[in-house]
Amino acid sequence: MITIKEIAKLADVSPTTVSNVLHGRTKKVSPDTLDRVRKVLDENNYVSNMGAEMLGHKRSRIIALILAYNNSDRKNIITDPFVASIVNSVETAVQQNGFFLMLYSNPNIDECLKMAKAWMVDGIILLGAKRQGYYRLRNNLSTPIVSIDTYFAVNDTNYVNVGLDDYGGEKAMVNYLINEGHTKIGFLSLMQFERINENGVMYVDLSRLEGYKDALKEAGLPISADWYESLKFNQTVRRKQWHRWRKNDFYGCTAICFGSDLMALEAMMYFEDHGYKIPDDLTITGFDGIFEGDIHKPRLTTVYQDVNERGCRAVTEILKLINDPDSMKDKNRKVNIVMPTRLLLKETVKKISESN
Amino acid sequence: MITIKEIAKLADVSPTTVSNVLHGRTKKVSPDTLDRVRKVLDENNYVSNMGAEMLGHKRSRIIALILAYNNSDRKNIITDPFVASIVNSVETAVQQNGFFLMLYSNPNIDECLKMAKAWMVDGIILLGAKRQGYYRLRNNLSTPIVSIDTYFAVNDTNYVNVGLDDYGGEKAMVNYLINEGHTKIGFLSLMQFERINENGVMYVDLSRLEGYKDALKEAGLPISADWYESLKFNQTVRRKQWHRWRKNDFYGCTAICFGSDLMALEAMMYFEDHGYKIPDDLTITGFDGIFEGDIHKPRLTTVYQDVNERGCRAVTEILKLINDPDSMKDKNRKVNIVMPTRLLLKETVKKISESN
DNA sequence: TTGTAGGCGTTATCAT
DNA sequence: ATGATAACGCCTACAA
Repeated sequence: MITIKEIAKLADVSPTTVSNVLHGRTKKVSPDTLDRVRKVLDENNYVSNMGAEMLGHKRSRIIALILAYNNSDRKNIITDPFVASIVNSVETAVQQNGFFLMLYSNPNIDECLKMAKAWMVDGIILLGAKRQGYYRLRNNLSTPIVSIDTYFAVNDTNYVNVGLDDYGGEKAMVNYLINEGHTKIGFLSLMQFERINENGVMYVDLSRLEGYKDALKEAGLPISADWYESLKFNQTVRRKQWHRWRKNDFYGCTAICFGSDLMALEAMMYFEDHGYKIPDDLTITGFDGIFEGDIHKPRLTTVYQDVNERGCRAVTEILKLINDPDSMKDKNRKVNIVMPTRLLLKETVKKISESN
Repeated sequence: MITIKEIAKLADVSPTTVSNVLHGRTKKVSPDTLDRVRKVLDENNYVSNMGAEMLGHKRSRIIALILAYNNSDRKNIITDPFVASIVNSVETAVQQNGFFLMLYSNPNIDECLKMAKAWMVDGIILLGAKRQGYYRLRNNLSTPIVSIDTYFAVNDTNYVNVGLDDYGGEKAMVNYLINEGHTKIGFLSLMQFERINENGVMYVDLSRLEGYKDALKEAGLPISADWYESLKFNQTVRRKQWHRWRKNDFYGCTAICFGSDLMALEAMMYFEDHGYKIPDDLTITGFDGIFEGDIHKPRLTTVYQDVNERGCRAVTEILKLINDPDSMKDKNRKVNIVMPTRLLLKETVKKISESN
């Protein structure tokens, strides 16, 4: 709580000199003054008051990690392994770069806006927002914003997003299943496909669905409309979906791909509870590669993404923007980073012999 | 970015009046001025500059959630389901009460100190710290601090901790196993017991160990020194521990209790990989009640704690301290909240008939 | 090399 | 009921 003024008095110099010492402008200070001031600073554990710095600089050294997930969809969003992992890696990277992390979970973008203004945050990492949300922030703020997993329209510009090869990942998985002899394959995912495709924009789960469809198409295999479906966010309602699939013998599918590991695991538990053996009776795959997939026996075959690296990358990108203010001026710029996925082959896929 | 001064000009009043309106001091403002100012504030989306507020008030409305876990022990600590759950509930409660959350993970207490000073945080919720760490913060800061899961010495005062009935929870579990016919029971936990008991202070896992021991003692059952052991933090090293237990037929144990669900699940996977059937060949129990226990088949029987409620309680306690500055003055005060646990009986415990 | 002064946005005190 | 002013802590010109 000691101030520069007090330090100055103790060291018998002016506040300016202390400030110069603090900022390493050693050429402006005589060697012995330097030593004296440094000693006093040290002895008194001087820490700069960030409030005052904010006022002076109009910046805060705060990076906000905003979780804008729709509340009704995702309560306790931070307990989601994917989100927790992002929070973890972002926190680490932010701190390593000398910034502070403000964590703010709110689906109301206007509230997020207020928070960002009030704290003059230097950058925003935005998770769980749609492009409309991104632009609402973008248009009301001069702060750099990097989104994770937001899908933009083809003609959108003026954004930075750290995305994932959702399409390619799922396609690779389905290709793999086809290679293993599966021809009737289902796809189940959390997102509500029907209300998703307004103005031609993709979304994470929709993109995975497209990968699934294209893999089958390109292999010349037919797809039944029964085979892909959006899962409900309410677990109780989902149980009815699992039930229906079971009662209908999985609509003839020998394999079901899930849009996320959590859904795959939940379904797997349900089917096993009802006497099915995985993968003997049904092949199941997930998406994400969270460690929970390795807790189940058999271990979940899945599409892996390096969440840690994505969080780090988001921070890297935000720092670039912060350090190069000009980058914010070009309204035609768009940076869409597509991180790779890879198949994680474990124990939930059955190889079907040709004779079947 | 609009300031009080600008608002004042637009509304044709003085900054003081605007400030009065903002703070609901309606009695000091005439009704029509009130309306006019409110309208201007609204139209311009006025947001208070927190930096300036910090300077004025000497408070920030920031609550820091500090994760002081030893780095070598716990990398990626936020991905731990328990920690993620605390972060989630604390973030929610902090925001609901009009505060902001700064998330800061650093085992170096002096760095935490700096951060708290720089931001003039109004309160600190401290996770993963030992009592020494707590007091180091406490003695260098006038800020309220509430710890979660820190164990204090009997004579310690001047602290607020949101603890858990670790002892009673594990004891209840072992009693339950005894009731189910088990007499030879093991206990494995992450903490390193040997370096834990300096100056007579308990720790989370040690306390669970004590519960285990006392349950057996009180039932008149013997305990072999082979039966309880601390697990290593390195997973590769732990595999050797699982291996040894397996090779030694679990030292005769029919049941093993684990100090955490994660360890129980990891061990269970290992043993199952080597052909053991749970619970037929071995009974296993965990501690915490994280959802991951329900992902494994058989589902993990465990000691449940309501992590969400603990996070909320920590925030409640910190708010009490913030709102009642006098509470910080009584150096003899100590508040040690012990949250209850309850057994979550699932599928990993085998009932042993009398005839065995 | 060192010191002084004014500004950042808000609040609280004291006048009017 | 409303307004002027100083203070909070730091920074950057500018002055000495």
